[in-house]
Order: sequence, then C-alpha cells, then structure tokens
Amino acid sequence: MQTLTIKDIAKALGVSTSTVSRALRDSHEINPLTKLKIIEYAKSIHFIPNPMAVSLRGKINKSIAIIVPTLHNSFFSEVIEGIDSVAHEKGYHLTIFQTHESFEREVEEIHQAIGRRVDGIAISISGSTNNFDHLANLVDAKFPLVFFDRVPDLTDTPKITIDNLTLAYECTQKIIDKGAKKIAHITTPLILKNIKERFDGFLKCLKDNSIDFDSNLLKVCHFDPKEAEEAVIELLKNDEIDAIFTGSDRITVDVFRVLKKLFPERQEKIFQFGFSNHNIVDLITPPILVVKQPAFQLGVVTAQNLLHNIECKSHNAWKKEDVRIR
Amino acid sequence: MQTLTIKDIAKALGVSTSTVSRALRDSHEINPLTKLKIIEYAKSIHFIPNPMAVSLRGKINKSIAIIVPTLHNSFFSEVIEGIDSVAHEKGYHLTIFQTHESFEREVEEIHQAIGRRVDGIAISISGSTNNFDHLANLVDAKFPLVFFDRVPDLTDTPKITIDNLTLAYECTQKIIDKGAKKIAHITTPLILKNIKERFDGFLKCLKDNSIDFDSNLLKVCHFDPKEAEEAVIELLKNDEIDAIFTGSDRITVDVFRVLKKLFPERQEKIFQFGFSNHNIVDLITPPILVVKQPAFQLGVVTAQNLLHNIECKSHNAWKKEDVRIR
DNA sequence: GTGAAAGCGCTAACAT
DNA sequence: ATGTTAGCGCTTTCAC
Repeated sequence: MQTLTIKDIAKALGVSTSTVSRALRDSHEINPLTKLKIIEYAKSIHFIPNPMAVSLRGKINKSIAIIVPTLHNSFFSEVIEGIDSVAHEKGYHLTIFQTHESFEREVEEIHQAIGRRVDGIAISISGSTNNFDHLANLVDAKFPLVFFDRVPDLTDTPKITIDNLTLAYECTQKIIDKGAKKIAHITTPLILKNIKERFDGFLKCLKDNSIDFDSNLLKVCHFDPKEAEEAVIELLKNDEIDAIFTGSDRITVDVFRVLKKLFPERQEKIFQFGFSNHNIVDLITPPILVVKQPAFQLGVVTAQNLLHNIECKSHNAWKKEDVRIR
Repeated sequence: MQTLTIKDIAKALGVSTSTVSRALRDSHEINPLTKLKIIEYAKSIHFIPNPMAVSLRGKINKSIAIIVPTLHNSFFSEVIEGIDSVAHEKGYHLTIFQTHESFEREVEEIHQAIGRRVDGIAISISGSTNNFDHLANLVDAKFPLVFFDRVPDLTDTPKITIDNLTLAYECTQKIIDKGAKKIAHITTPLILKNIKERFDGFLKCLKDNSIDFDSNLLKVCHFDPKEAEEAVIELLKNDEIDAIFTGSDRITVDVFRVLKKLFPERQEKIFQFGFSNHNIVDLITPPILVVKQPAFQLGVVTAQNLLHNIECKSHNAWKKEDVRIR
C-alpha cells in the first residue's frame, strides 16, 4: 500500500507540511493558487490523510460504535442500515460490537469502544442488563451516547424508541375485533422497557374492551426455544385460549414453530399475532398478524441525534429528549 | 471520558513512560515486581492504551474491514457473525462497509478502508463489479485481502466459497427424483462466479439425468422484483413447466411472491427449489426445497485466513489457496 | 501567506 | 532493569 503522507506532497510541491495541511483543510489564510495546486495534486495521487494521526492530534475520529445484542437479526440489521445511511453521508464509519445478550460482554464492548476513541456510541442494551452504571458513567462524562429500541431508565441522553404501546394496542384491538376473547401473551422478561410497553399496550386494550386478563395467561421466556415450547404446552392446557400475542421477533417465530409441530390442528383456530421484522413472515401459513417496527427509520433518527451531539460544540445545545417513532 | 495515558501511570508510580510501556506489553527485561505493580495499577484505573497512538507508531490496528453488498440480509449478517466470532477472540474489531451492489461504492469503500489503515479486508464483491483492478492492486501491494462467497477471478489471494456446484447439483437431483421434467431456472446475472456455479451444477445434473435444457427456460434478473415478475409471467406461458430453480436468496423469495400473487393454483403444482438463508423459509407454504449455505462457517474460515495473513511475518507463508466449504 | 517547531500517546532504539 | 530520546502523521500556535 502506498502510504503517502503530507510530507510527500510537501516535498513534491516544494512547500512546507503546514501549508499542505492548511490547504487540504481549506484554510482561508492561504494563497488560492497554492491551495488549488495542492488539492489537485493530492487528488491525483489519491491521498487520504492518516485518520490515526488526525484523531491522535485533534479530537475526532469520524467513527461511531454500534452496540447491539446481535447482528444476525432482521430488526437490528435494518436499524444499522438506517444508521449507516445517515452516517455515511457525513463521512462517519461504523464499528460494530455484539453483546450476545450478555451483561459482561456489554460492559467489555463499551470499554473497547471508548478505548478505540469512537466519537460516539449508539446502543441497544442486552437482554440481561439490569445495572446501568456503566452507561450512567458515560452520560455523566458527557460522552455522546444514544440509546435505541432497548433503552434503560436513564435521563439526560436521547432514547429513540418505537411506540410499542400503541402498536401493541392497535393490533390487539384488531384481534379482539375478530372475536378473540381469551388471549394469552408470551414474551421475554419484562426488564426491557420496550417489551414491557408491549405488554402494557396489550393490557390497556383488553381493559378498554372490558376483558380482564388472567395472569396465568402470561408466560415469560428467556432466550431459549425450549422455554417457548414449555410455555405453549402449559398454556394450551386451557382449551378456551383463542389467540396468542407474542412480544418479540424470536418468540413470535418460536411459538409458531411449536404450534406447527405439536398442535397443528389447534393452530388453525388460534389467532397468533405479535411483533416481528422478518421480511418473509407474510408468507407463512396460517398467517400471523404481524407488527413490523419501522427499523430503518429508527436507525435514521438514532444517527441524526447522535451525530448532532457529536458535532455540537456546546453541551447545552445537545439533544437529550426521547423520541418516539411511529 | 477519563483519557488516561501511560504518562499518568508513570507519574503516579514514579517510573518512566517506557517502563510502563514495557511492563504493559509484558517485556521480559523488566523487574517482575515493578511489572506487577504497574499492571495492577493500570487495571485498577481501567487503563486502555490509545489505539490511535499504538497504530500510528507501530503498524497494526487490530481492526479489519468487512465489505459486503448489504448488511440487511440473512446470509451476510450470518457470515459476519462467523467472522466476528474469530476476530473477537483475537482482539480484532470489525468496521463494516456496504456497497449496495454498486461498483463505484465498492471502489470508494475500499479507499476508505485503506485510508483508515485497517489491517486487512474481507470482501464479497458487488453484483455490478466486472472490473477487478482496484482489487488486483491490493493483491499486488501484498495487502491482506480475502474474498468470500462472491469472488472474482484473481489469483494469489484466498477465495473462500461455498461449494455451490455440488449444492445445486444435489438439490436438483432431489427434484428430479420427485418426477420433475421441465425445470426452469431464474437467477441473477451470471457474472458472479457463485451464481454461475449454481447454474452449472444444475445443468450438470440435468445432463446426468439425460434431460436437456431449453435455453428459453433460463431467466436472468437484476436486483429488481419487477424483473422477477416478468420472468415468471414469461416462463409460465409454457404449461409444461413443473419446477423452478431459483439461484439466489432474493430471487427465491421474489419468485415465490409472484407465484403466490399471480398463479396460486399453479404454485401448488410447481416444485420450487433454490438457494436461501432465510431462517424461517421452512415455515412457508407451499414448501420450497431450500439449500441453506453454511454462512457462519464461511465467516469463520474467512476470518481464519485473513488473520493468518495479517499476523504472518513472511509473505511466503501466506495462505493463498482457495477454500471450499460444504 | 508561509515556515518552523511543538506535541497528541505510544514504542523502540539507544543509552546507562 | 530502567531512563532518555526520537519519531509515527498530522494540526496548530507562533514567528516572520
């Protein structure tokens, strides 16, 4: 690799390195002619300044960290596409960190990201994170940080979320309109705010329709298909159940699989509805009424907030308000 | 952010920065006691060396670029998981670049990656790349580069691929065994080697079964669902078609959609089979016989080859052979 | 308008 | 075994 430096340019053009540096950053205090000559030459040799040197010297890095539970997931990969579409335009690059739903990994990856001197972090917290000190520290230190989708209870930093409550409410209503009476809910632990909100929207809708919810109809599963299986088996002992609301992408698919495998005949008669961002979920039979989250848009707004704060000189002008995407 | 440096450690412990530096890199020529003291202290203050400084000074960066057409794709995101699993273990981080199937973007992103001084690049080339100079230059410059899945015709650098020919052959055989006689093939342009191989495997199987292939039954579509629709409509004018082989993930789903929308009655009678890495494709009806590529494993092998070459002192010992995954 | 020089945080000769 | 020093590529005072 040609590892050209401004020194090479300076030598070739018979000027000093500082002149080159200034010309390249389009400083006003420089002879337009020299400037032009330098810029032209730099372009001709495909010069790219060494970002290590730039960021060692200055402050910024033009890179942001994205911390997600996993990449291999239709929702998160679409969010990242949204983030990238904004970041790319502004010349930022993404470094990806995965936590695999582990709290320890999350703490470690944040350390790594900071260590790598990223300019900011966009994070969707892991499913097992219930202590937020590592994140609160960042906020206290005024480090540019934006939460998306899975957000903790922290103030003073933007949290970009989807209006889960309303989405859950609306699709529950549709199912009730179709005549469902006895609706079960299978979901992941209610630690995560967005998951909790879906449950709340569901409950609110039942209430508004004067249906009361038997707490036996709520099943909480961790990230293991086995648990979904047990939950379904347990629930279906109740013959009256005519609908199942699933609270997350994975659970939606897991439950569908269990029904198909163990209770094909009952699956025909049970409405399943829930959250999923799988882009071929509309092709499966029997159909599931699916709530698709606006993932790309979530990514766009997340990036906008983060980049605003990164590039904002004064901390007072930082965006700190929560944003809800519909 | 506390931006601690070795200087801080040196001052706190009353030693010189070089002693600290050496202790932290576990140099043998240092007093075990001082070493211990320094390491302990560094740990206690959560010290992470500034990677910018490290890589400015030395050579390596502990980061690799992943260049893919798009992230939001079950196959690529799973490959990246595989790459990350190996890279993470060795302390490398991934910076992701997307080309969105554009040749220009690919050239630009490679420049960016080099500019960022990544230690190596793993790339799956864009669907519209038919000039390989930008890649050949990297190989000539002995820059660590590994191709995966979508590989160009270049020598002297590893190409990690899936044995598409065999996979295509095997599933074609299964369909023939079920009685199919008139099998159409819908695929993306045959520029990409892996796509071409699938076609070849398909043809070979037909030949081995003494079925001859009418070239009218081959339809090539670009990355637009419209084209898939036209292809299907055109093909189904032929009543004898009893099976359709789809050559890529996207095409598989697009074709299924068109059939479902426009020809539901014929869909029942036509075997569809093809490549897809969608993890819920087994749930759709009528079922598609699906070839799932070992994406994670592909990622693992890609990372192993790349990291080997990055960390290898002598260029002679570089891995350069192609690897085929089954 | 341009150059000389210092320094960002770190490592690796080169001393001692 | 440890300290001193130079320098990686760049930006930015401070001179002129």
